[in-house]
Amino acid sequence: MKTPPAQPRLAPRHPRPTTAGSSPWGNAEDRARERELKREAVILAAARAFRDRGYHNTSLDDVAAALNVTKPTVYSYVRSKEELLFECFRAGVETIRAAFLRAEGLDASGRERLLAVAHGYAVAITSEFGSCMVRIEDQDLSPAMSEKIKAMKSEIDQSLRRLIREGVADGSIRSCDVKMTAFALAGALNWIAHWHRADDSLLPDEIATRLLDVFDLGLAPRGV
Amino acid sequence: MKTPPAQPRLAPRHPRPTTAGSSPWGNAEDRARERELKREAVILAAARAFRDRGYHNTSLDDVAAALNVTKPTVYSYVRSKEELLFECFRAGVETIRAAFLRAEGLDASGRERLLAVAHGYAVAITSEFGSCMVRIEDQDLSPAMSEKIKAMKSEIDQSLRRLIREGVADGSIRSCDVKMTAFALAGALNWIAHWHRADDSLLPDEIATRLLDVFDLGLAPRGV
DNA sequence: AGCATGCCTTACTCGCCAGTAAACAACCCC
DNA sequence: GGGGTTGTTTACTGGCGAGTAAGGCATGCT
Repeated sequence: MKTPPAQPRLAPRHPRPTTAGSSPWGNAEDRARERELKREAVILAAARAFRDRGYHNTSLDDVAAALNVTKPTVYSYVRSKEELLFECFRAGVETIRAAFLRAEGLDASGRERLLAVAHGYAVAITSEFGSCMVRIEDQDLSPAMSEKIKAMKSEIDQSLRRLIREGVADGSIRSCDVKMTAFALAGALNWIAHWHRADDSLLPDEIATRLLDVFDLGLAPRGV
Repeated sequence: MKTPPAQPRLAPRHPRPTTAGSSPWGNAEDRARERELKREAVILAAARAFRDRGYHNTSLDDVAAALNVTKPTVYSYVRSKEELLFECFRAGVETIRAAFLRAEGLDASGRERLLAVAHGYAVAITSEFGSCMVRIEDQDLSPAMSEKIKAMKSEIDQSLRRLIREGVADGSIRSCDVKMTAFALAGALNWIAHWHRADDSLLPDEIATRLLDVFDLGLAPRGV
């Protein structure tokens, strides 16, 4: 069975540019933006495929097919399959980093900030990029990429630990083994990627709240 | 670089049988046991390789090389790479099931039994089979195997939930969302496989205790 | 001795898939 | 309407690795 030759494309070949003028740079700009949009679409399609079928069970032909294009087209937006995986990872980390930035600006106790971060973290994991990111094993990447990824993971881990320490310092978190507590929290959060389905009956927000309930009470000082 | 031809084998070709007699069945028996031992060695070597390098990055040539044999030898003990993966999974589940059986016989509150199970679970995850088991994605298996594995995972999940419900019923666990709490606990435990190294400074027992500390307090009724 | 039986080896096949070469089509400006 | 540019296609290559065929070598039985 062959692919029918006239299928809808990723986007119409050269859609009407948004800046209606016919100025030369206008078009160059538009093309650059267009290209960037397509690149993002490729990365998103890859993330979905990696999440659904796993990195190794996904060929770039699959990714291309999901976008109604062919493999060499995909290669015109990314250098390699590995780069594609890395971009998925980066996008996932970005959403989590955003959760940290949001919560760290809060004027609240360490525990409250920690739980706010965890909440955003949980929601991020339910997204395409989040769940794809969690599944990535650094053994699948070249040493160079592997180092980069480990560094990013470590950054998140350290931020979690810092928040816990701050909570202990301000008395909003009882004294505990900081490292192990961070691992427990990260594990509970990351694991969401392994059971959550897009058609889950609970909204990401509700999931986060109920999941974090144990931690809320488990971290609070006694008698609070 | 070629493998030197005269390397030590998985075991000496035909080591002195344990039952010293020369009776005909004695030898047949010994051979069967020998074969079983070798099969287990193959599975263990595979588990280590899968854990260290990942399923897809491990060829059966690698597994064979780790045992100083060649690939067809491996194939004389297992039918396929998939079967090998499945056996690793089964071995992992077995150790966890054992933890359940041990704890369910205990004469203690629901919370205490839950934490005893979780403790055994955590220790199991630090073993070769445990960590290998956690990393297995069912997308890597044929539909038939995938179903079996999902069933076993589900059995563990249901047992956890049952223990939590029993704890709530006997008052040793505060009321909570049972499903989400089970997921949080399982996540924290399974995630151990992603950060634990064999040369960790903490013993598995200590890891379990410190990791479960949050859950201990987070599950207890208020004011206890 | 000589046949049978397991076990393990060397030496393949065959399919899949990452990555590439080269042609082809649309658009743009002159 | 030709020449450059950009985006996409068809049609390949090359390697890796799962799985197999067939032979060899030790042991053990008669």
